[in-house]
Amino acid sequence: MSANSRLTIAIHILTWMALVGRKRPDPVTSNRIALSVNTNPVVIRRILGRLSKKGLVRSHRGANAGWVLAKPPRAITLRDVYDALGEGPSFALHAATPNQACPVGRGIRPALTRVYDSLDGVLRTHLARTTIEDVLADTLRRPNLKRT
Amino acid sequence: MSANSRLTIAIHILTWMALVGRKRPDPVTSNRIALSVNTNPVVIRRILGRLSKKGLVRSHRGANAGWVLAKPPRAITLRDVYDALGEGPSFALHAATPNQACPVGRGIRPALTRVYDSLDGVLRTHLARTTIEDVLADTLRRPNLKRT
DNA sequence: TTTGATGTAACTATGCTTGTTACATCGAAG
DNA sequence: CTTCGATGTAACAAGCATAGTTACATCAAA
Repeated sequence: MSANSRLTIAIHILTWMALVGRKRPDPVTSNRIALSVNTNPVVIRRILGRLSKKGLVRSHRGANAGWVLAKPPRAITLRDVYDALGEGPSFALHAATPNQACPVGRGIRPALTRVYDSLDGVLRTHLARTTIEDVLADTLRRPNLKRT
Repeated sequence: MSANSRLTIAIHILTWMALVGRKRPDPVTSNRIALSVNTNPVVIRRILGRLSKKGLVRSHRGANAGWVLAKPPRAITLRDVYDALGEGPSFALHAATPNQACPVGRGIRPALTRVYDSLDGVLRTHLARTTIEDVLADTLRRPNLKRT
């Protein structure tokens, strides 16, 4: 395990907002969200800021400030969330430039870039098939079940 | 950029071994490989150790020691390499356990685990379609071409 | 004008990654 | 059976990313 948890936090935030939004359409504060995620409100706001730039949520200021979903949960796919975070690819190229005097050292980076770009495409296509509404439904599915 | 480069290094190693193995089937040392990758031989040996445990390469000791591919390059897929490295999933769950008193906090982890496991499956299926031989061919494809 | 939350900068603790040194172990060659 | 070069692994350091935290300027509705 080494990857970051920003996608997880982002999906958690949106899923929570989708659930709360079912009852009341009022803005929710980063503080309340942080209570569910169990982290600092600033961490929540940092991620909401990115989601906001991509039009997935909107922020309100002044009295009764907070955040609201900019679209219905069924119109937000995990690919939208992934793209909004703007993370790089899952696999890094060499830390140091490989030996350019070697045919493999010279050609491997373009070749691997193609492989990794293709992977990212597959990943995003797959993520596009699940919406926040789907995640919410799956999240609520087993509230009281215990596995033996 | 935050991910590690171990998959890149591993593919580089195997691709280089495939190229060298075309001429001579002799074992190659981690030192020579490190010259192409441009890193320390210990980094190479660490990764070769993992590949060895999964039967992708074999090591020889004593005089004329070194490493050889255990299979022809066309029989080694990138999925084999990925699995041999035994890396965790690309996306981490929450650093801190979410609030279990909240329905979303309680159910989100299993839901996301399913999403991430499914993603990993798609990823590995896609990786299985490319072999070391493919990567080598693509690596050697454009030896002298310059892009404008 | 007051008030409460946003939005962001700055700093810290922690952990992962990569590079490096060191060294015990091995096994074929001579 | 000794030599010799490479494996295999432990241990440590530097650099970097992540997540958490404090602080504070900014904003807008009441």
